[in-house]
Amino acid sequence: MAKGITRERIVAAALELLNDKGMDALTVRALASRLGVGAPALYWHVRNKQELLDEMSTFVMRRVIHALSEIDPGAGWRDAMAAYARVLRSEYLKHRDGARIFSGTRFSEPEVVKEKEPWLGRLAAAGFSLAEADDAVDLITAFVVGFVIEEQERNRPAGDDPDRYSLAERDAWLGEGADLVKAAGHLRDDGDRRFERQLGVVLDGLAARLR
Amino acid sequence: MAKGITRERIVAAALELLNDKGMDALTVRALASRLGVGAPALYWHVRNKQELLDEMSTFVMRRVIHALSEIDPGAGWRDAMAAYARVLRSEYLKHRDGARIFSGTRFSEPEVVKEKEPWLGRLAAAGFSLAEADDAVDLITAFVVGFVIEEQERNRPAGDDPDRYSLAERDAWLGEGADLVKAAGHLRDDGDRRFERQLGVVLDGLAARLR
DNA sequence: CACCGTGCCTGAACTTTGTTAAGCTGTCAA
DNA sequence: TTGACAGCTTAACAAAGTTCAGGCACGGTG
Repeated sequence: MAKGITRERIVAAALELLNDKGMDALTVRALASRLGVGAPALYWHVRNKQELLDEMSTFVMRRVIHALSEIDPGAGWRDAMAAYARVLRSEYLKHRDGARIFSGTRFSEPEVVKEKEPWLGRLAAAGFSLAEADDAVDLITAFVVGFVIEEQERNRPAGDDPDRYSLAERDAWLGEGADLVKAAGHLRDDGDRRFERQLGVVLDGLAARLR
Repeated sequence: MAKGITRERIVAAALELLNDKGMDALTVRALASRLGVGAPALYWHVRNKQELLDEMSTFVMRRVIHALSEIDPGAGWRDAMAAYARVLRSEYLKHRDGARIFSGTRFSEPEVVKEKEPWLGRLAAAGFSLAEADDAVDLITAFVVGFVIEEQERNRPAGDDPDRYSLAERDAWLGEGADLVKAAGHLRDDGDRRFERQLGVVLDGLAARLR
């Protein structure tokens, strides 16, 4: 492993390690060893582990912001909000437990918070009141966070989880009754489609505010 | 502290400790000391700390289930779903970082999963397809989880967070431009009202599926 | 009554983790 | 050459989860 540690390389390696081994294995020593240095070396570049975690969050959210900047400025409010939701989900999905770990990141720089401006503008231009627009952005965010947390929880390499078994096994596990729950289990399709459908519902709800 | 530790008393004390001092302070030794015993004593009742955390999750979700059972069985789908959302939020709010910690709990008992049945039934009776009903429950859940995570994150006793300052300070911190962001900040009201409004949007979106 | 097993807890100790202190090594400027 | 600083090392500590052997009290059994 090439020497010459930087803050950026540390963060990148930490995100790799998180994906490889999970949150519990993201230890200072393991991270240092992956970078070919001793554990205390990291403390030259980072104050403590919490700052490292914050830096990781910031990195992820910066990518979100960047991806958002590439969305067509001329898009209508509905397409724009859908694009925002997809970007957020896709960036969370890139990291193990990404939604749980990186959601609710507090931003320390004004420029990041200001990114909200064009979105509010778009919604206002479409006829939403400012309060409604603010609600809309928060609502989409909340939906994505909640959706992906559930999604990533479900895809975990878990132990005795009935969801991971076959449908027949799940039905047996459920026992008598609960016919609708069983049938719903059989109907359940992949995450992308479920996401799009539920996102559509939320957007419809927002659209209803326009009249 | 009266002796005679039980699994239930341990879980109760753990939830108290979580609220008092936060997740980081929820240590095996601190918990044991609060119960008037030595740390290893807990290992007689609980396999390890992870099992303790799981037990706490289960306890919280059991309370949710119980509160749900008291919802009027004759309620229409919209009132019923709203009640579900409010119960879930209210139970999460009872515990510090409740949404982040207790969301996505995996249930090991079929009876708990079967609780979904009457909800699917209500939605189906109202005219939703089974797939739509399943989506609806998941969507409401995701929304509440995401909303409360944000809500509890924001109410944290934090350090240099601009949201906690006055609006004037926040405006100054934001600097030039971002007029809509500033104005939205001034419009922002309390969590209960924001929750009800955004919940209404989601329910409207679901209602749109009925025609 | 003595015995003994079993349930529940203590005391000491081990391991892993975050973190700090002190010191080595190179590079570059004066 | 000398010194200062950046960037790392090794050694070490405290706190955390966890284990293990033992002890104390209780109940039932002979």
